[in-house]
Amino acid sequence: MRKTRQREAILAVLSGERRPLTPTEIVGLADQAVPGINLATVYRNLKLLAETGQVISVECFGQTARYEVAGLDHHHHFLCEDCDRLFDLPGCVEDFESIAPRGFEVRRHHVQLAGRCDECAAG
Amino acid sequence: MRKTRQREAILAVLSGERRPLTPTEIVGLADQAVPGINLATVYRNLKLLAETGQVISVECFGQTARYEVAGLDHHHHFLCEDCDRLFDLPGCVEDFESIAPRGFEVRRHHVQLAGRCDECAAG
DNA sequence: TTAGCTGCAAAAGCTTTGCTCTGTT
DNA sequence: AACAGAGCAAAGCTTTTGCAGCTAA
Repeated sequence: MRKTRQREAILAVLSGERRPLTPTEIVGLADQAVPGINLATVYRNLKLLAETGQVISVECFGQTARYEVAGLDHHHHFLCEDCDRLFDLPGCVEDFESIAPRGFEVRRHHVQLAGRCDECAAG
Repeated sequence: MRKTRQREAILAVLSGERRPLTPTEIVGLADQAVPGINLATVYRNLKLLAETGQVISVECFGQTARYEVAGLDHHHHFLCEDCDRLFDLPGCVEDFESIAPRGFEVRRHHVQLAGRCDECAAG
């Protein structure tokens, strides 16, 4: 895996922002560092970086997948329905297994809150 | 809103199955009652039925939206990673608001468990 | 009769892929 | 010099839309 300006820019953008970003958001932000960076390049890199464990793909309810840097503690997300930004939430509620029927094997859980972020609520 | 064979079939399929279905699953099942039913018709009807509150759109993490009949109690879903079916879960864990940062307005929450359903786990 | 609805086909939006050229190593 | 990777354009999918004919009311 080579070190390219495009890949560096993508990682820099993901590290710089504190929230999961869509490929389109990423290409817009990375374009400042690497003018003309291509959306296909971003998709290919995100896939590769996800496979090598450097970024995490964040699936959203009813929305395009977003990506964030790997290595964060277990956490969930908050979608602002006004500005459409996705935020990290610090903790986790537990005891999800308890609501699964007998015989079901729970391997993973996804939680997403939605509403208005502090900025939009204040505005 | 007229009563058409196609619309009846879609509602019948949704009532008959006990889990949220994708438009493609629906067109496959409804085709038995209305041969040749078109996918666009299914999409249009689902949209209309959702707007009039007769069906509920179920957003899934990283998957196509599915639909289920309206009027069910508040509940969440379980995705089987083996057979790719989505199941209803009876209850709900509460206290999601507690993990949102100060200033964030929580309006909705989504929970989805994933793993193996009882049939796949037994098989 | 007539306005809503269906089917078909084309369009639209997001993601992936083929190909050629570039640039890292 | 090799070959991973970038850019571009085309292809694939899912979902939406335009249109002409059909059909419930």
